[in-house]
Amino acid sequence: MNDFDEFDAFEAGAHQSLSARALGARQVAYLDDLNPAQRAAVEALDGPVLMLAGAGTGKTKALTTRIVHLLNTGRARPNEILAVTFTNKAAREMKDRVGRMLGHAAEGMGWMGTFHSISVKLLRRHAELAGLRSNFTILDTDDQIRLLKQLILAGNIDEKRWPARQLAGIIDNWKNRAWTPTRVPASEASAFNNRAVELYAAYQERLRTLNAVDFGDLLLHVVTIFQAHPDVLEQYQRWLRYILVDEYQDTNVAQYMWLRLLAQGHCNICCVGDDDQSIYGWRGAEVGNILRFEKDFPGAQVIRLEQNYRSTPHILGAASGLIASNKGRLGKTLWTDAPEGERVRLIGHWDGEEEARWIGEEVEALQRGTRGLDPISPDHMAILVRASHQMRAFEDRFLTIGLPYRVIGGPRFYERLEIRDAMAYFRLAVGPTDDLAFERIVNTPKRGLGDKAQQLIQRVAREAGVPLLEGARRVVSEGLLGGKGLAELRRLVTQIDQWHDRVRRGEQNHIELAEQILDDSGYTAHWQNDKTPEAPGRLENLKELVKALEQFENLQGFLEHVALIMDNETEDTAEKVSIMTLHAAKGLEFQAVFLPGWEDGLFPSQRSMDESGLSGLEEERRLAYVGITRAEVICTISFASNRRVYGQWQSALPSRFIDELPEDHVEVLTPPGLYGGGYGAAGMTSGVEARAASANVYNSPGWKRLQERAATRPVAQPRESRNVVIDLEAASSFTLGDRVFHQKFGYGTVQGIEGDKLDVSFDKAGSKKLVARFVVAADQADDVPF
DNA sequence: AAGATCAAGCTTTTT
DNA sequence: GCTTGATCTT
Repeated sequence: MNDFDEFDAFEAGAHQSLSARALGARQVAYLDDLNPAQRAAVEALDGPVLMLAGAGTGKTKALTTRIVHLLNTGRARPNEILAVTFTNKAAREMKDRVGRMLGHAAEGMGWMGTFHSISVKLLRRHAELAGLRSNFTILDTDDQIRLLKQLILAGNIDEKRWPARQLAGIIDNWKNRAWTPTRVPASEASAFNNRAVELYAAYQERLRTLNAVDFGDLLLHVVTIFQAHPDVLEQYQRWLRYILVDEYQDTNVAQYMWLRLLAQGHCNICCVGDDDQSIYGWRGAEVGNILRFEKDFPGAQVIRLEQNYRSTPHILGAASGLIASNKGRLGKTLWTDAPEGERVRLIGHWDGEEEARWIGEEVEALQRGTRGLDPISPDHMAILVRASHQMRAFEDRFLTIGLPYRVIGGPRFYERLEIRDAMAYFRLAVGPTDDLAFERIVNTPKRGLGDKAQQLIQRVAREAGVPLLEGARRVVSEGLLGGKGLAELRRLVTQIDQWHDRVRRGEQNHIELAEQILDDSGYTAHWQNDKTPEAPGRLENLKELVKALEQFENLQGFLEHVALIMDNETEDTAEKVSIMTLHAAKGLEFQAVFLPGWEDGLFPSQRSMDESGLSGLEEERRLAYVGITRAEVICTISFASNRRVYGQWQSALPSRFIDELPEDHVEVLTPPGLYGGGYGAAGMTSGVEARAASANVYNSPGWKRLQERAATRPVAQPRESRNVVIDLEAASSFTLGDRVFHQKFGYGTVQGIEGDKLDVSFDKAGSKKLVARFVVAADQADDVPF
C-alpha cells in the first residue's frame, strides 16, 4: 500500500484513541530492562534529544525501545515515525528488533530506512519538482565516472591530467555540502583546472536528460525541493512527527539540512551518535553536526550512555586514554562493572610476514584456550586493518596454515562486472531508453561492434535526438554499417524490443524472462566459453542474481531495490576469523581483536595527516579508538619494523598512538632484543612464550628512547637465506607429477617444467604457471616459514 | 577489433 | 609488487 494513502486516511481520522489509552504496567515492562541513562533517553520523547552513546553502551537497544515507547504511549503511529540510518544493515536490524519487541513484524513503519532509501521514496513522489520523471534510474559510481569521462572528453580536456575519478570526487564533495552548480562558492572555482563548475552543471544537465540521478542527488534533490516548495515540506513536517537518527556523527551537510528541514516545527528529533566514533570525515561527514547539536536545537536534552556492556576495564581504559588526546570532544567516561580482565597486549615484529605468522598462531592458541581464557571460536575473532592491502599478508598466511577466514568488505556482489552487465540487460528490457545500459552491453559479449561502430550509433542518435537504441535501429535500417556488425546489431535491437515487449505485457514470469535475456543475448555463453579461472565463479554469481529475483514481483521492482541495496551478506556458518578494515568494523564486536600495522605513516595514515592535518590525525585516532573498543575480552596491538610497501622494503616507527596508550592498561610482549640486536624474535612463536620474554620496556631504558634508537638504527634487510636455499632446491628437484604446495594457491601437481618455471595444476585454484621458488614439495609445506 | 604490452597509479568507501 | 587502463601490434 502507498504510504501516502495511509497518511491521508489517517489525517481524516483523529489522534485521540491511542494517546488517551492508559498504559498498563505490563506494557512498559521493557523500561525495566534499561539502565537509568537508557531509560532517560527512551522516556524523553518530546523535543530535541541528543543521545551520546559510547561504544558498547546499548545504543541500539535504547533506540529501538524508544520507537516502541513512542508507539505504546500513543505519541505516534508507525507511519509517523521517521527513523534514519546510514546502512541497510542497520535499518534491517532496527526493524527486526522493533518487531521482536512488539511481538509482531514492525508493519507500517514505512519511514524506517537509510537516508538514501527514504530520499528515493520522496523523490519518486515529487520527481517533477526536480525536473525528473518518477521512474528515474539511480546511477552507481561506475556509471557516474563513465558519464563524467564523456563530458571531460567533450570539453576538450586531457583526461589523463584531469581524470574523471577526481572530478567525481569534487562533485560528490559539493553535493555532500548541498551545493548545486549555481551555489558552488567562488572560492572553489579553480577546482579541476577551472572547469569543475562548468562540468558539474553539464553533468547535472546530462543526468536530467537521462532521467537519472546519482547517490548524492538523492539527498540534494530532496533538500532543494523542500527549500523551493514550502508546501511540500510542510506536509511532511506534519506527517513525520517524530524523527530518530542513528550514527548522527556521520551525517554530512546535505543530510543535516535534510533533517533540519523536516524537524523544524515540532523539533521532535532524537539524534544518536558518538563523536569519538566519527570516522567518515573524508567522505563529507561533519563531526561539527553533533558538536553543534545543542545550539541548533535550543533546549535539547543531552543524555550520555556511558555504561559499557562489551569490554573489560583494561580495554576500555586503553581506549579512553588514547582518545583523550583528541581536542574538542563532547566528552564521555565509559565505565563497566565487568572484572578487570587482560591488559591490551602490545607486540612488535620484525616484519609484516612475521606479524601475520604470529597472529595466525595466536588465533590458534586462543581457539584452544590459553592464558587462562576460555577457548574462543574463530567466529569471535577479528583482524582489523587500516587499509585493505594489509589484508593480503593475513590471507596468504592463513591459507598456508589452513586457518579458515572470511574477508569482509571485498568487492560487493552488485559491483561485480558480470552482475553489472546482467543488470544492464535487465535495465534495457525494462526501459529501452537507458543509454548507459545500452552502451555497456552493446559489445558485451563481443558482437564486432567496436569503437567505430559505437561512435556511429552515438552520432546518429545525437543528430536525431533519440536514445541510442533508436539510433542503432536507424543504423540498421539505413544499412550504415557493414557485414558482421550490421547483422549482429540488427539481432540485438530485435532482441531488446522483444524483451521489452514481454516486460510490458507482464505475462511471463520475470525469473524465466531474466534467464532468457541472459541466454538469448549470448551473455551466459560468453562466460561458458571463457577459459579463465574466474569464469565459473561468474556464472555462479549470475545464478545467484537470478535467484535474488525471487524476492521481487517483477524486474522493475528488483532494479529499484538493487540500486540502493549494495550489500552482500552471504550467510556462511563455518567458523572463521574475520579480516576487515577498521571502517568496516564499526558497530561490530568480537571477543578477540587483533590490530596489526600500528606504524607511523600506515596508521595513522600519512596521507590522512598530509591532507587534513590535525583533524586528519584526530580522525585516525578515532579509528584507533573504534578498533580497540571492538574487543570484548582480549585486544592485541602490533607493529612491524619492516614492511614491504609497493614492493619496496621500508622500515617504520611504531605508531604514535602506541605512546598514547596508558601503560597501566597495556602489557608489552615485545622482547627487548627486537630493537637492540636486530632480529631477536626467532624463538618467540606464541603468546605464552612471548610473555615470558616480555620486559618492562615501557619503563626501562624508556619507550620513547627505544623509538628514537629504532629511528637511527640502520635499515635492516629482510632475511633471505632460507628462501634462497629453498629456491635452489626447488628449481632443480621437481619432476612431472610431483605434489607441491604454494602459499596462496595451496596444493597442486606439477604438470610441466620450462626452465625455472613450473606449470602446476592446483587442487583448488586451477592451473598456474609460476616460478619454481614459490612452491615447495608438498611434504615440506609445514616446515617452511614463508 | 581483439589480443599484447607497457606505464602509472596506489587509504578508508555506509549509499 | 600488482592491478588497471591506454596504447601498440597483428
